[in-house]
Amino acid sequence: MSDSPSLDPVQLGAYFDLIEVTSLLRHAVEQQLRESGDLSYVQFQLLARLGDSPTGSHRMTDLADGVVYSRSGLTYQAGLLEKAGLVVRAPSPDDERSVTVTITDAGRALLAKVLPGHIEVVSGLLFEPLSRDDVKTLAGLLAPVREHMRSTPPRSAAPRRRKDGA
Amino acid sequence: MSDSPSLDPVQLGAYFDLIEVTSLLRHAVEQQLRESGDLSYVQFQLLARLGDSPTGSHRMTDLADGVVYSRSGLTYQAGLLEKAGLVVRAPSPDDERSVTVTITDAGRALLAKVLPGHIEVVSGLLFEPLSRDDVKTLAGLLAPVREHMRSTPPRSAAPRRRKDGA
DNA sequence: TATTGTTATACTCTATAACTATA
DNA sequence: TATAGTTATAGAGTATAACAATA
Repeated sequence: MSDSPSLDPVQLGAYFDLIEVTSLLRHAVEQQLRESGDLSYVQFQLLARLGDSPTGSHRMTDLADGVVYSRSGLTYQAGLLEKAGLVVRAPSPDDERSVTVTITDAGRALLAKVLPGHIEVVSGLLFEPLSRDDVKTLAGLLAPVREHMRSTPPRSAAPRRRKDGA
Repeated sequence: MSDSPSLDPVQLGAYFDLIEVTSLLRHAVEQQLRESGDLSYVQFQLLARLGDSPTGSHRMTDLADGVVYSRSGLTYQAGLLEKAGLVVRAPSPDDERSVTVTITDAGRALLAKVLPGHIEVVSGLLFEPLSRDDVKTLAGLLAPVREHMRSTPPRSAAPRRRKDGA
């Protein structure tokens, strides 16, 4: 019973706007990705992540780390991407338990095809009303929040109520 | 007419952080809502919206407006909420075509039960690393973006490219 | 034993189209 | 004809648990 938690109006407004903005943005982006490349947002994220890598590869576990999913969900998505010829899976050389996912040329090509429209949507929807300084400020605010969330263990979703004792 | 669209590093960082932050936040919030009230986020949003209304009611169409969904999706969710006794549906008095959704006492009770934990998660995850001024700044940045998105027609998701017709 | 990944399965959610009824 | 909502249905996505293989 420490703090009767509540949000002041400013916090509430920021929270609601954050949810609405990203919800609308995500919706628009998903539509664009689906139309221009038949990709879901998650699939795009996975491809983009692989494309960013110098080797074009990542282990399954590393991929999962960024996209929050369950392992089975990642396996499902990786399976779809592989079936579409956009990635290849192979056992990792150093650790036989691991699977290394690698983006194919077709994957890179699709990424390149989809990216301009993606950027266009983000640019036109998210950044249009923001000045360069605004964006800098926004980035400066979000970065520490991201760090905080990353370092906060997921079970803290229900911090005061542990189920397994404690 | 392509303006060879691209995002500068600052924009890219802001965009990625925005996606990651809200993704993590949403995940945490959904978990809390599910555990404490067996509600999905959408259902919570609908309940909260009804709870905020002075009458405790909204027409289906008005509800849909805020939650972006297809009408059938809203019907589905409203059906679930009604089956759980959290809302009631009745034909609107003034327009026989419309349906008025009203939150029940049980709905309000559930809302009250779930809200503290919800706020706790948002507070601890999103606002913890932000000062009061930071939040004010964030709200000030997001509000115009929200307005811009609201006023931008959805089909603009792919503005320059009609179909896939290159 | 712990970790990595897959499979099977069940469930939730969303979208499309056809349909009813009111305006 | 246009609007409000429902239904049927199909598909995508996600999570859990059991499983196999390697460390």
